[in-house]
Amino acid sequence: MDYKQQVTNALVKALDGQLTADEISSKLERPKTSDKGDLAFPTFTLAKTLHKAPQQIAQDIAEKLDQTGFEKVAVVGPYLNFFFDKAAYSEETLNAVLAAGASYGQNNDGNQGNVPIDMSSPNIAKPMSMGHLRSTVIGNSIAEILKKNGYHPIKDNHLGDWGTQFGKLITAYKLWGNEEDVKKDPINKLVEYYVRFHKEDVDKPELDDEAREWFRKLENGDQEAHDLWQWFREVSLQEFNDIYKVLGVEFDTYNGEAFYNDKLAEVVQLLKDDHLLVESQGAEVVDLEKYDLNPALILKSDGASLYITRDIATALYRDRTYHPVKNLYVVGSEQMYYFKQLKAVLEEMKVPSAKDLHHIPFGLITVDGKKLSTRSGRIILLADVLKDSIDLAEKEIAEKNPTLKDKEAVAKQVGVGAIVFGDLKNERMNSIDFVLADQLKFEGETGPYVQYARARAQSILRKADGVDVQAAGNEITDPEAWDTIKALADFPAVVKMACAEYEPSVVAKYAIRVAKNFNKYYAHTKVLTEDAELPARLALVTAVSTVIKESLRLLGVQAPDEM
RNA sequence: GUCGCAAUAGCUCAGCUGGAUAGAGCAACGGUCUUCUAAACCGUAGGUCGAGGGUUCGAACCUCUCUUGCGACACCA
Repeated sequence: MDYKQQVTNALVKALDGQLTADEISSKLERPKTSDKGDLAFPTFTLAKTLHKAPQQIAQDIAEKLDQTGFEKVAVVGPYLNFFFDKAAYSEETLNAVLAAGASYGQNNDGNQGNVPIDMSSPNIAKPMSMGHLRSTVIGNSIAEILKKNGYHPIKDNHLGDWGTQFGKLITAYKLWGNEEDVKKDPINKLVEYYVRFHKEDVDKPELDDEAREWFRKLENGDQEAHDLWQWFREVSLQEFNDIYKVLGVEFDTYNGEAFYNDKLAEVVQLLKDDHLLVESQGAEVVDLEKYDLNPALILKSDGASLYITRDIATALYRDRTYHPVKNLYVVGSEQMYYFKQLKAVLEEMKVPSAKDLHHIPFGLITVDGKKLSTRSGRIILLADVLKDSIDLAEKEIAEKNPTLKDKEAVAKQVGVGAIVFGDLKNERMNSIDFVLADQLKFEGETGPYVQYARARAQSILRKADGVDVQAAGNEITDPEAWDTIKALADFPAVVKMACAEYEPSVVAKYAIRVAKNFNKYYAHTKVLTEDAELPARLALVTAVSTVIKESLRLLGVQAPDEM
C-alpha cells in the first residue's frame, strides 16, 4: 500500500475537490523528525483561495478527514501531520524486503535498454592516480544502479592507448630502456623514460623529431613500432587489472582509442557528405555557432585527427553496435565544455543516440589546491592509497577483533571499502583536495561504519540461528524501530533517484541513514529476547542486513559478515 | 575577458528541488563495555547559510548584482 497515495486520497475527499490529487501529492513533505509524523501537508497554498488562516484551514480539514488507516493525524499550526499505522507499515515493509531479498528495490524502468558507459580510461604507460579512481568507481556504481533500474549497462574502458606520446615513449625506450627493467616494474619504468624524455628534449629538440617519426611509423603499421606499442599496452593493462581486481571492477569492453584508428576516415567522410566540415585557419572544423559554442576542430592543419574525431567515431560505433537508450561519459568536470561540443557535433550529424548523450562530470582531485600531473610528479598513486588503507584496516582488526578469521580478506574489504565509499559519499561535483588522513577514516559516516552495522546485524542473526523468521506477522510497534523501518521502505525510491540523477552519493547517504538508524535501534533494544516479537525483530535485522548489503553492492563496496 | 562550477559550524559535508527551531560526521568536552563485536551509542558546545537587492504568505534553495576560489575557452586528451 502506498501511504502517500492513502494520504492524498484522504485529503482529496476532505477538501472536496478544491485541489487535485496531483496538487496535493506534490505538496506532501516528509517532516524532519518522526515525532512530527510521517507525512505532512502544509495548508499555506489554500489560504488565498479560502481567505482563511492556514492554522484554521488545517483544523477544518482535520475535522472532515477520514482518519482510518492512520495511527493519528495531528494539527500543528498550519500543518496536518499524518502518522502511519506502525504495525501495518512495518509488517508490509519487512515482508516486502524478506520476500524479495537482494532484488528488493529492483524495477524495470530501463526496459533492458543498452547504456554504454565510458569510464575509468587510464592512459597506457602512466600509473593510475586518484583521478582515475573517481571515474572508475562512479562509473561502476552508476552501472550497478542502472541495472537495478532495469537498464543494461555496458562498461567500456576507453583506454588512452594512442597518440603522439607513444612516439616519445618508443624513442625514450630505444635510447635508455631495456626489456628486463620494464618487465620487472612496467609502468614505473615507462614513466621514468617518459619523464626523462621531457627533461632532455628541452636541450635536444631533435628528440621531438625522432618521436614524431616513431609515431608516424606506428601509424603506418611499422612492425617494430607496433610490437613495442602492443607490449607497452599489455604490461600496462596487467597492472591496471591488478587494481581493478582490488576494486572489484570489471569491464565489458576495453575499446581504447587505438580501436578506432580505422574508423576515423569514415567520420571525416560523413562530415564532408553532410557539408558540416569547413576550413578555418588551415584546419577543418564544424561550426557550432547555433549551439552558442566554439567551432569543433576535427582535423589539424597538418591533416591529423584529434581527440574529438576519435570520440565521434566512438559514439558512432556505440550507436551502431548497441542502439543505446542512453550514452554516458564519466569524465572529469574540466571537460564539460568539450562534451557540449561533442554532443552538438553528433546532433548535427543526426546520430540517433546523440540526444541521450550525457556527460557525467565529477569534481577535480587536487593536492594543495593544485591539479595533479604526471609530468610534474605531483601525483597520488591509487595503488599506494589502497595499500595504506588495507594496512590500516589490518591494524584495526588486530586491535579490535584479533580472533577474526580470514583477517586478510576482511582487511581488504574494509580498507578498499573505506576508499571507495569515501569517494562516492559526497556529491560527484564536489572537488576534493587530497589529504591521505581524510581518506583513511573508519569512524563516523564512512564505509566501515556501514559495513560494521551490517556485520553486527549478521552477528545477531548467527546467534539467533534456529528461530524461524517468516514473511508474515512482522508487526513491530517499538517506536525505536520506526526510523529504521521507514528507511527500509525508502530503498526503492532511493534506487530510482540515484538513477535519475546519476548520483551514487544518493545511495551512499542512504546506506549511512539505514546504518545509523539501525545502530541506534540495537543499542537501545535487545533483539535476542525471548518474547512474542522476537521473530519480527529478527525479520527487521534480516531486512537491514539485506538492504545495507544491497546498497553497498550498488556502490561497489563489499560487505563482510564479520569484522 | 567570456562561459561553467562552487561558497552552509574550527575542518569535511547534508539539506528530500520553496515550508516547521538550518542538520550530520570529524576535531573538543562529558558519559556508556559482567548483557547480541565500543569501527558503536548518549549528551554538551559550536551558525549573520560569502555580501547586497528582488520575487512571495514563506528563501540556504528561485532571480539579479557583486566578492572570492577552481576550471574551461580550436590545432593536448
